[in-house]
Amino acid sequence: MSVTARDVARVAGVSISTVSRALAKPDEVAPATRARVLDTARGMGYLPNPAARGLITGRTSTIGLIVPDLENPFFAAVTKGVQSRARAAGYCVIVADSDEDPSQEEDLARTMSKRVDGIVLCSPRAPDSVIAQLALECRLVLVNRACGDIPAVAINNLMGISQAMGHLLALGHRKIAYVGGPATSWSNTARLASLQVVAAEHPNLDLVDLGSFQPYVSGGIAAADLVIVSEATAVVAYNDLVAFGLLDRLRHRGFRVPDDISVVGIDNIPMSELTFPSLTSVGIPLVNCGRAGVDLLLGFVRDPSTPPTHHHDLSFRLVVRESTGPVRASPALHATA
Amino acid sequence: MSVTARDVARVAGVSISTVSRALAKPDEVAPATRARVLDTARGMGYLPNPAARGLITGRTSTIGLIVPDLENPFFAAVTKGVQSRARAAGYCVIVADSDEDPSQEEDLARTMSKRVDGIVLCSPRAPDSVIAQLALECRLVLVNRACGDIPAVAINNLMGISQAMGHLLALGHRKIAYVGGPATSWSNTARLASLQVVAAEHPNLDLVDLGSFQPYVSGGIAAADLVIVSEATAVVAYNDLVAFGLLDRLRHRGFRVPDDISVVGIDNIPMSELTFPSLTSVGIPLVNCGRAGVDLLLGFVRDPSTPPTHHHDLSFRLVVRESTGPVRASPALHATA
DNA sequence: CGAACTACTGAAAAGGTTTGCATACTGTCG
DNA sequence: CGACAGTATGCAAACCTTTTCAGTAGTTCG
Repeated sequence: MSVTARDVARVAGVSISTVSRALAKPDEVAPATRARVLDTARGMGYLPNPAARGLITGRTSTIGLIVPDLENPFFAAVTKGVQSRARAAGYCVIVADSDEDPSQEEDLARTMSKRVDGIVLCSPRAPDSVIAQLALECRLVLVNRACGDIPAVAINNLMGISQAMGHLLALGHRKIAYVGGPATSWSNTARLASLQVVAAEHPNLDLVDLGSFQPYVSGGIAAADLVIVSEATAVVAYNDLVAFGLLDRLRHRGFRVPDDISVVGIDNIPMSELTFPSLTSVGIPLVNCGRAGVDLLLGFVRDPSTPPTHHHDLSFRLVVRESTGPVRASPALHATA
Repeated sequence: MSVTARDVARVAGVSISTVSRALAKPDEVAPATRARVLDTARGMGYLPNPAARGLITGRTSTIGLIVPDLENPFFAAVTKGVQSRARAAGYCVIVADSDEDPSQEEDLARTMSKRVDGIVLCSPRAPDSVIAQLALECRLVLVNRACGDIPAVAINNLMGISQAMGHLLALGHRKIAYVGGPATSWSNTARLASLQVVAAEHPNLDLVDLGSFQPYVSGGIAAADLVIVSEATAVVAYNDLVAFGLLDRLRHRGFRVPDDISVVGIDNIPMSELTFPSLTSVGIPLVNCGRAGVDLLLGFVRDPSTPPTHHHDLSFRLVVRESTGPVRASPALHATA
């Protein structure tokens, strides 16, 4: 069926060990022999059997990635970063989608734990206790979540949020609403906390927390009417998708953005450039987050003595587009209702 | 380190073989023994080593998926479908992103071929000869591409295109442009061919092929000015992203959609509901395509005697939104330039 | 009561690679 | 010229599971 090291050894006239060494330890074998073995192997299309290798070395050259939703552009970007960096390092990536279900994260991690050298867990929804337990069972790196001493690529939400709030304050906004994401989401907690930090620094700023919504367009649509009632002149959304929902519903309710209400998203996904009006958003280097996660994990895999590192990726940038503008002299119109 | 079958056997007071059988062949072991082994295994947190199992069975319980671009919503949807179906069947998924580079597809397939039981190759850009060669080396299923006798989930482009063209014809459009995707793309070829079939059936319809563009928003932006010059009253884009680019550039050039030009996309990605104007698009059941691909592959893996099947997923639907409207009595205005 | 079955269980081989250890050989230095 | 250092290669064990084959004990039937 498949060509094995034994076949190559026979053809090249050497032992199996020499074949193995010729491929893995170039300097432990005579140059002439090495060349002959390599040629033979290439000629026969020999590829080492990863299962056999993994059985003895205990390494799989594969890493796992668990994300809540592959169709969410946020996670698609992280996945892309993870995938490209892993490939460059000679690793395959087993991807799993938890469908935003915390209990699935645990199952998925256990299922893949034996097939991978480590797992990148992105934005897990599960409680700290579960994550901590998982970290005992397998090599784990977190992205967009902090939990005890587990190595993590953390997004410094405060920095991005500060920029966004500074922008809105400069435009004269004093009553600003926040449309939150899932209550169990670490980034939602972090973002809300960041907003409150900023609010505490500006006594005349009124921050209105509108509660938790689905992190999808539908969540924004659901929240839009609350925004209107709150009489806030600007709204920060949990992410761009939610902001899109807000834009859509506000338009259908007859409110103009940014004339009546300014809208700010977070993530700066590619699509935010193309809505009407285009969306002001806080950009996060998502692909880099994925890359950083892999780097952290592989450093850990290669040298288990490496102390757990926390990596904070700081390169935010607020991208101002059409959805934010100066506050109106008079309060927002109640165009309808 | 890790708990093996030997450990479980020792604790449960049975042989390794019995442990193996208790887990895999429930009826070949006495109920009492079975219960004892299972309890012990669970208690000790035993999980069979996939490498050792794979080494002897030759199966990995893992499938591969290769897509051109994970960040493209089209492929994100397919990936989601593949992932969920595979998981339900007890398989892991190794995902790889070829970055739209045909030569990488080949490398990726070879790299993962030994680690998976089969590969789902989605919208490959590589030439038929390469695909055919790959199919000889590993179990292969195609999605959104046809190539010889290789099992494939094919999208019947003609059906969707016909619906879209029927819609435009009904609105009075007689000069319709097509903004194509990559020349090497099978679906681009299929879509263009479908358009020509429809055009052949309507002698008074003037089809203008504007050539190949990047399958991204940037491609649409690049093509928009050609659309204007062509004096077509409607344009069909290779996919929704390209259509978004068209909407954006047309607006900036001062053209109104659909008053001056109607725009139709293909794929009906979630975002097409949220652009302004929202996009009329031909929907493809992408998640189902992914699922169907896995079904095809697993049927094949489980029973290699299964004759290669071609699966055509037909459930298209044209979703009409705001970007298409009746043709103007007078030719499109030349708002600028 | 013995023989033939059945139903379970255990021993052992196989699967393909890596790697520690032993061996054979080449060349060098005393 | 002999011994030794060093290098290149082969042998064999180990990794952990599955699966075939054989064996044991218990049961049933003649």
